[in-house]
Amino acid sequence: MNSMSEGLTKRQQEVLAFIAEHQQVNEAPPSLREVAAHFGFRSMTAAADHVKALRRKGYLKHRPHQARSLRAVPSPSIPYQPASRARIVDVPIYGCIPAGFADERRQEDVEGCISVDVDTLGVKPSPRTFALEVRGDSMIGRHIMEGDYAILEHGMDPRPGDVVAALIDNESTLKTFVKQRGKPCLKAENPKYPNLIPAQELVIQGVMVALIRKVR
Amino acid sequence: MNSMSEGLTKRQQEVLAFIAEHQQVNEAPPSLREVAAHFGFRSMTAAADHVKALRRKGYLKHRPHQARSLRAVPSPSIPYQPASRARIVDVPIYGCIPAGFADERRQEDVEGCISVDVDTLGVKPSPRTFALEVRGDSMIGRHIMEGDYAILEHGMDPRPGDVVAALIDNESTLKTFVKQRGKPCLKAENPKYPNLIPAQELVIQGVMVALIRKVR
DNA sequence: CAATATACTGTTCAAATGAACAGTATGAGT
DNA sequence: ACTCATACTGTTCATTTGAACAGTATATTG
Repeated sequence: MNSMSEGLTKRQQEVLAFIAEHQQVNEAPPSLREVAAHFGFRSMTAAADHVKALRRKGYLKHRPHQARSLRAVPSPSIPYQPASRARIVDVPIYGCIPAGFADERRQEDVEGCISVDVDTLGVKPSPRTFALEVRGDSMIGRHIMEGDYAILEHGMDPRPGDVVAALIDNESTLKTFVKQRGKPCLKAENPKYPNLIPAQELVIQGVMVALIRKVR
Repeated sequence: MNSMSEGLTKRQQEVLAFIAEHQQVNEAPPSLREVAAHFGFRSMTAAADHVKALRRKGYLKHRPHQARSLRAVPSPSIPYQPASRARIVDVPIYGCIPAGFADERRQEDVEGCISVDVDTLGVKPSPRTFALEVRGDSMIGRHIMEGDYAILEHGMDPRPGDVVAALIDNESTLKTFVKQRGKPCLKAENPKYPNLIPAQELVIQGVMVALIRKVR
């Protein structure tokens, strides 16, 4: 009977996309008349019918008799859909991370927050995730620029080639983790900084899992 | 005169908190009657008056004559402010964007979604925002690597130096937008690709506003 | 004291809005 | 041929809802 129980027609996709988009752009879902107006329907029943079909198929929810209560149900096929809140973590941006990391994360050091989607970045949400604003060009060889935000995970085991944050001269600095003759070392990715530092002397604060760059 | 121009009375704080909370819990702001009912007001004018005061003081916004359009304005001074409503949008990732961009966004071309926090990236959520997975190393001079996700805004006016996506050989490609003797041109940021293409022959599909890189 | 902001009651109006009813037309499936 | 989902037009109804008007009472301030 329900040959289309899962699939959506092109028109239904359009309507669903408009509703989800409207919700994002206008910060409120559209009324049925607004849906009709957007598509040029001269009857709001047309919009109501589509909404009804989308509800039946599970793509929309609403509260009966309540204005602007349409809600797109989470589904990977809908762009502009508000991501479910569980997936989003607010990652604190530290200017510099003092030695005793996990024990004593002081709010004074937090310079702001970055919200990231853990699915997008492929990280598991954890309180050990943090961000660092990149200073200097010591990692330019890995195409990490000044002003970039590095998302790091504390407590991960670094593998050779990973970018890590280490506390050097009381500043958190990004380096590449390498093994030199079996010994773990840190090196900068810029010929200007040829130093190779034995890692065991340092505290590795986190392994970079993602990078975010704002442009313009 | 306006001795309270910034501060809120206890009652106003309560009302504001209820509205912000209702927005979170019920996924929609309350109507004036719901506000009145919650506080036991026998008249909705009481609720309307409070909302009016909160609007005047800049803590609330609304769209006149629109149902459930109350919005708490982000403000650090509000003790309540649950999760400060970071605005996350799912941006579609296009493998390649065919010529008629805005007209025909086909779902078939969407390869997935990236969730970004618009506040973090400093972009406004718009249906014209999209993401592109970077292919090749033609923009390595700008430290954009293969596999990076470029977040682009369609319809922006590119300024010289901006990274833009253009449709070349039926593929969306990133280039730097420059002006050569007054003429807009596109150039790759890699000595291997010395081409300089006059921009007027091409469709510029978007201006890069942010970059996301997954590591590991 | 007068003016003003707060904090309400009680009522009314009109616009915004969801929902329903009665149709028309098309195409797919049985 | 018959049913059913889709995709609409056109209309009407009832509710929801924002907004306004007319009051009352208290506290604050110049």
